[in-house]
Amino acid sequence: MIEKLLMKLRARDHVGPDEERALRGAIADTGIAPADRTIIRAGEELDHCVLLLEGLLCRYKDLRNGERQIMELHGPGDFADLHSFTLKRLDHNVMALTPCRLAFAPHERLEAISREHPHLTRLLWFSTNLDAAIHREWVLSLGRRTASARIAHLFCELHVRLDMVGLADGLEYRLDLTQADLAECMGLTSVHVNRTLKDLREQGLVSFKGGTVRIDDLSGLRHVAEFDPGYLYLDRRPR
Amino acid sequence: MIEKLLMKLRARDHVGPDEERALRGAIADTGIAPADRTIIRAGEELDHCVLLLEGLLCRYKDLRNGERQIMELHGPGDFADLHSFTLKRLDHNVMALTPCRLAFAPHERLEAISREHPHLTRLLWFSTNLDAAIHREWVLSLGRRTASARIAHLFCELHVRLDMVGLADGLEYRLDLTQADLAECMGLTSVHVNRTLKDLREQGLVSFKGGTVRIDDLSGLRHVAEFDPGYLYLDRRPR
DNA sequence: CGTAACTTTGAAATAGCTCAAAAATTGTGG
DNA sequence: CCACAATTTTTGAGCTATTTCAAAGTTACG
Repeated sequence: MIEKLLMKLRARDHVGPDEERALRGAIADTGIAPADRTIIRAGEELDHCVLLLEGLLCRYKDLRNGERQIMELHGPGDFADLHSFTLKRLDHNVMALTPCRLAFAPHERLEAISREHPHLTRLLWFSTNLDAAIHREWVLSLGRRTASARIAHLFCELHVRLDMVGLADGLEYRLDLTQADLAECMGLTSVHVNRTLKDLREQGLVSFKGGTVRIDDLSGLRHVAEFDPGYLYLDRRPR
Repeated sequence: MIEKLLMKLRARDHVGPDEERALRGAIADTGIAPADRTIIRAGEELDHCVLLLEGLLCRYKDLRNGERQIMELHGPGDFADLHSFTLKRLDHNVMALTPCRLAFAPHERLEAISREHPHLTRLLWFSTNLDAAIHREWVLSLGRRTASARIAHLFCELHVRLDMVGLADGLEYRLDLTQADLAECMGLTSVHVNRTLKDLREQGLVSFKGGTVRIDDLSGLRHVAEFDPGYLYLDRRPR
């Protein structure tokens, strides 16, 4: 069940059998969420974390006028809100973008881990720091990259993140988003996303059609995006 | 020396005398940095964390064309890179914006804390999650807020963050930045920052002059910014 | 197989950018 | 404490990336 989570952790550090057991033991329950369901609302008191097993989910905030900004996308093996363990409530909402399978880890069990497994605790801490690194890269995208670089960068990021849990087929991967969702990720209009996708396609870099991304020129795409995977901390190193 | 750090932690949770002692013991050394010095470069191997004692410092990344995006501002009592404890290298640079006094906490001492003080560890973990929450709010600003709302929001954020360590004098605080620095925070041009500041001033909301921010209409400013301090997790609650 | 959701395109509007130069402020050496 | 050099702020004028509004295609699916 937590296989994809383990794949992600093990891409970064060693996870011992006792630690694996502790992690499995942290899951109390599982559940599902239909597409478009907001599963966690900003501000509500939380006593468990949500691990995504299957599907696509996002963190977002809305503005008064109804405009929405997505701050991160999550795929299988990601915690939707591991940070709620220390924060106890979120500053943002979490929504299923596709039908999702979820697992729940009560905070009390994570607290037991934090008492008994310092190394595993640091690894979980690392995971939340990785989310922050992704946020920073998005800050750079939204602040300084052009529309095409932003979208190119997002496609590069997701390619790496999905590939590491076996969800990319070479240069192609499933990404069940609408162009409007993409717009909400990248601080753009869906109209402009549409035109920008056309650009990227005509330049022979990527195409996004029917919910799948096909990268036609990986190094070209990475170049326009100025994509450097360093911020995803993929090299395994002792921590 | 770590008084301001303690103020910040205690605004969120109880810190016991043993924990305070452990924290003081984590500091091995202190140092200074002149204005405009990059003190940590992306990618370099790190074996200690930097706590800011005095001054102003930022996290930033550059693009190929030389454009820069600042991702967070830090004041006294903030760790510049507590996340380097789990990440071991940073995905961004850290630069002193004014002359700074710094304290250094070797990772090995933090690791000892993570073995011996689970509650304090969770509190440090919390601090890095708070940085992520600030990143998310910036993602929202850069993605969806107008120039004036962005700048208004930044001034609101800094007002709260500086006030909690006694660095605000009512509605006024020192902020030793140029308009160009502000532009690099908010994904704008310094020219546009200049015009936007004029707007905000003429609307009677804030003025920024000679490195000090004076808020003339706090609720008005918060309204245009859609500022809700929830993301700063200021309410003290057991964790 | 009809209807809702999504994508695509066009045309006009605008927020924010660029380039350029003047005015104000700040810091520094003498 | 002055003078001048450097930095920062301010303003103008034209430009462009992205938005807005609107409508026509296309796709998916109940």
